[in-house]
Amino acid sequence: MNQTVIPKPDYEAALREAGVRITRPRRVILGILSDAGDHPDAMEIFRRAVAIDNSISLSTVYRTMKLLEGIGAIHRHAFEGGPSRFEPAVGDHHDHLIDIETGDVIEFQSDRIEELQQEIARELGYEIVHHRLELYGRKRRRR
Amino acid sequence: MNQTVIPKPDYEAALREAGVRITRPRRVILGILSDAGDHPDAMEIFRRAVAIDNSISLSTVYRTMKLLEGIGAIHRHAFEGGPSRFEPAVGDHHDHLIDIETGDVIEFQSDRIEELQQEIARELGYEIVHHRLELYGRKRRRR
DNA sequence: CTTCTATTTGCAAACGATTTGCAATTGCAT
DNA sequence: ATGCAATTGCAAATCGTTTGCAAATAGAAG
Ligand SMILES: [Mn+2]
Ligand SMILES: [Mn+2]
Ligand SMILES: [Zn+2]
Ligand SMILES: [Zn+2]
Repeated sequence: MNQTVIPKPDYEAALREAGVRITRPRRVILGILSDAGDHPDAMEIFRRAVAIDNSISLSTVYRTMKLLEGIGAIHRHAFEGGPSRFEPAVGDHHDHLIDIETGDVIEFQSDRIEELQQEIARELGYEIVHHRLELYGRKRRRR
Repeated sequence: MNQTVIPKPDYEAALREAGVRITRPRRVILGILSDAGDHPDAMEIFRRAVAIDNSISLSTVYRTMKLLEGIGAIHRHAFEGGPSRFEPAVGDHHDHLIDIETGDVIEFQSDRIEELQQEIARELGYEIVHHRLELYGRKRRRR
């Protein structure tokens, strides 16, 4: 018992909140996002969606991602090279380490780095609106 | 006297080193890069190049940027939204703060952050090949 | 200085990711 | 059930960037 609760965002409520209709394509896409453990790109979300309802179009995936991003329900990451990748905006802020060999994305968080960023911005006379910290690396050869 | 020396990279030597021909378009583009104090994108470099030699093409700008990037003579930055922006790979490593109102790019450097990144990657079993730290912010309202 | 050829160029067309116009469909307030 | 604005699928457009190709040229050799 006592599993760690993986929080699932209530997208439908968020959409209703935003005064936006809950359609079949949206329901499908939201479902996919809710239980995506990874950081899929639009094409991958489209593939997963088609597997559920083959009438969904790629345009709708893109439109829905933009909509969700707009209401802050998901984050868009433009990692080096590839297309945008998405993830539910649930849980605490974190940054990413991308395995340049496999494309795997590993999440991490450093309060210390976040503080230092604030400090730097303040010294430069700026307030941070958002930031992007991405580490690109490869697995260390087993010692 | 005793000005801070703004180092100008010897691109021509680097090119010769790479066994590549030094052509008129390349000379023009290299000149522009050498004394660019900013982080121009390909189109901007193209504009500056055309002002010097109107026969230069945008393709050549792109090809030259790729070439220079390949030999490590310049860095390419894919800041949020816009096209790639470039800068000579001279001087020490630094990261960027982008003014989301003006697009201005401010450089900064934090040994502490760099160390913490190493530490994080090591803990995750990775070695960093490169990284990207971008702060997006706006000028703090004058106090 | 000329000759020779591989490299580089400009141009136009192709590219991949994403966005958009439009007519047809659909959610949902009445 | 009705009516209409919101949403959709589709195809075409867009943006930044890359590429094929025939013409131009750098620079090594003589
Ligand atoms: Mn993440
Ligand atoms: Mn810089
Ligand atoms: Zn962060
Ligand atoms: Zn750095």
